[in-house]
Amino acid sequence: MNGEDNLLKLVEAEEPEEHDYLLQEQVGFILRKAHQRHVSIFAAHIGDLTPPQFAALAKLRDVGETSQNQLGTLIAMDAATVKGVIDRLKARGLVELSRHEVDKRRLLVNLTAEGRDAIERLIPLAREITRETLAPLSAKEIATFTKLLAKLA
Amino acid sequence: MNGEDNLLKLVEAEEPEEHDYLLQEQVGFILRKAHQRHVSIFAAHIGDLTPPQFAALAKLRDVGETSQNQLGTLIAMDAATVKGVIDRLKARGLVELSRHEVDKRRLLVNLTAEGRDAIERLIPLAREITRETLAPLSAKEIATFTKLLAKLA
DNA sequence: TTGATATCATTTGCATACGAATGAATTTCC
DNA sequence: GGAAATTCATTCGTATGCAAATGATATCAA
Repeated sequence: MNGEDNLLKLVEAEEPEEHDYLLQEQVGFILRKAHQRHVSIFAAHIGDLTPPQFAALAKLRDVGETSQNQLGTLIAMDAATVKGVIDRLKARGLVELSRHEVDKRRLLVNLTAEGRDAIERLIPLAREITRETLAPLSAKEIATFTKLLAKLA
Repeated sequence: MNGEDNLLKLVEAEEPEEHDYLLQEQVGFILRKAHQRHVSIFAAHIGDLTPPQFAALAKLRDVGETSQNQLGTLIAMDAATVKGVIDRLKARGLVELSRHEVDKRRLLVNLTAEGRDAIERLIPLAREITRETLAPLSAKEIATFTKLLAKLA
């Protein structure tokens, strides 16, 4: 009997059914790791802005002035989270806030000139971040993966 | 030709379509949303434990007693993060801590009886969480997606 | 019109997540 | 043997992320 047989016997003897939950195969666990890796790649390219901060600027570039809550909806952040992100962008002079004339509940957010410059300058880096994040996959795999991931999100 | 010209040429040559950067198509943004959705599904099934806490218990069940740092490596958490997770599990009586006899730097972590009961009880729910997270995909798509996601993580 | 509801924003509390600095113990290597 | 480097853990600071409670304003409906 060789080493492989011994290993097989050990594994078989362990637990017939109970041990077949493998954390490292669960989609949630892998999703968390993939996200961590992406954030790490992001930080390596854009050190002075976080992905959520970048998302806020990029979306403001797309849609122009919006309310804080609406912006949160567009970038998948709840009201409490988006407030913190916008506060920090405002402190750095990248966005400016104003009250809606008619509906006085709404807090309007817009890019400053500096914020617009920043996001235009960062977008090429963001393209590279996407490229590097997907680098382990072939072009065909990227297409497949992106489609399926979008279905899950 | 000077350096500035080179830089300009590179930037111009890079991507013809500089304007259509769509945040909602970037893998990092979708990854973040997919992760959010998973965490939400998790919370709906297991309300009194977070995914990282569950991961710690599940991994301790697999490997038995380990050092805090080693456990962190196994579940992809840095030292600072794993400390918080373990502290909270300890406060709830699900894990117990002890000092390594020989290497006095190491803090050993192990399941308590209560912790073992908890993780055994939760694993069926975790299977359901995985199933529900992947529900938008067909069986074939699940196989493809999991394989590609693992490559990215 | 006014009372009930809904929406927008803020605040608080808790839980990751990670970089950086620190201290304690161990290992490496000359 | 002993200095230097490494490893393990802790602490601090900053930044998401979300639930729940609150306040202000707006809308709906009786």
